[in-house]
Amino acid sequence: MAVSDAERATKGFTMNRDTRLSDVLHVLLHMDQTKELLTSDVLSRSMGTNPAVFRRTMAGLREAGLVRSEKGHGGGWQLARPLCEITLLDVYEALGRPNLFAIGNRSGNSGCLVEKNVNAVMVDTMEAAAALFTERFETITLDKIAPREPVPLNIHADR
Amino acid sequence: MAVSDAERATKGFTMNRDTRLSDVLHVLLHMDQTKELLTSDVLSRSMGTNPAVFRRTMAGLREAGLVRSEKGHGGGWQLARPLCEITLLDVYEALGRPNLFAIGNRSGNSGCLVEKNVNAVMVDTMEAAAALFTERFETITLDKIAPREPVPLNIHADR
DNA sequence: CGTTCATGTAACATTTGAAGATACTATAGC
DNA sequence: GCTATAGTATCTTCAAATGTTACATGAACG
Repeated sequence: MAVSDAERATKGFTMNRDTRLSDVLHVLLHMDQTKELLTSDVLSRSMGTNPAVFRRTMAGLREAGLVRSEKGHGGGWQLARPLCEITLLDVYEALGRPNLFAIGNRSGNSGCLVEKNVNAVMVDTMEAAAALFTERFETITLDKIAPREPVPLNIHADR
Repeated sequence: MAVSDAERATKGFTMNRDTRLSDVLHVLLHMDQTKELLTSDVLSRSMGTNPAVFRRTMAGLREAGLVRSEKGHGGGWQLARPLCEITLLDVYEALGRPNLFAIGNRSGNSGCLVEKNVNAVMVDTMEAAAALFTERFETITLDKIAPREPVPLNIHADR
């Protein structure tokens, strides 16, 4: 459906955000609450998505050695390290360092001096902000955001 | 067209970024280089888009009093203030404070304690980064990124 | 064994919001 | 009145993420 200019002006419009980092953190903290293997089916529902998307998302974490998965009957997922040895940065990188920003420069490369100056300011600012993300992510280990008490796995309704 | 998982893993994929801030800065700096009115047609091509999109984008700047536009024969656009009296923040706000981040939390609100903790970390970090953007944008006036020398308006080819 | 349950992943479909395009109105100068 | 311009509503297109389906592989269990 089209969106009128009037609506554009007033509403913020939800914006499609990449929620993988948030989603994955959620799941990792739940995985910490048991020794047992948890299936993609269960974990994906707790993440509000489906098993295939879940596995796709977690593939990088497996490769990075943050989690283990086992095939076959009785298989599933478990943490490969204690939470205190996993930083947010580890997770972010395991996801392939997804793009942080919704803004940027138009790729067009005219050689125009004005464009160069503008791009430089934008890039500088975005790099500073990216550094801030990295610094924060680096210092936060997952045990710091884990709840003290057991938390039930929230299985979203079937779709 | 579909994108294979293999491609997903390797390529970064250009990412649809909102380039309006960058685009608008570019145009404003060019507008500073003449006293004359410049048409949407010319300016939009220098921005690499079309007149309707240009006007849509600039509407906020007009309302914010950063630029003036005149209708009718001989009409067009001009700056309403000197560059030294326009900050990047003014422009950013005139555009409606477009969303800065490509990442975020899934909106689902389960009341899950794990989710709350994760969301809090993400929100804190994003707020800190947003503050960094605001601080930078606030201190940079457009004259600081204007070139010393005249720069020709780069008119992109017709499409 | 072969059946079942799980992951791994390729290939396809859907969705969504931005960006682009079109068409029209209003207005100002000639 | 004619032409050139902005203003804007509405429709169309596009691209990338996400979701879905299908099937191959592998491990346990009878």
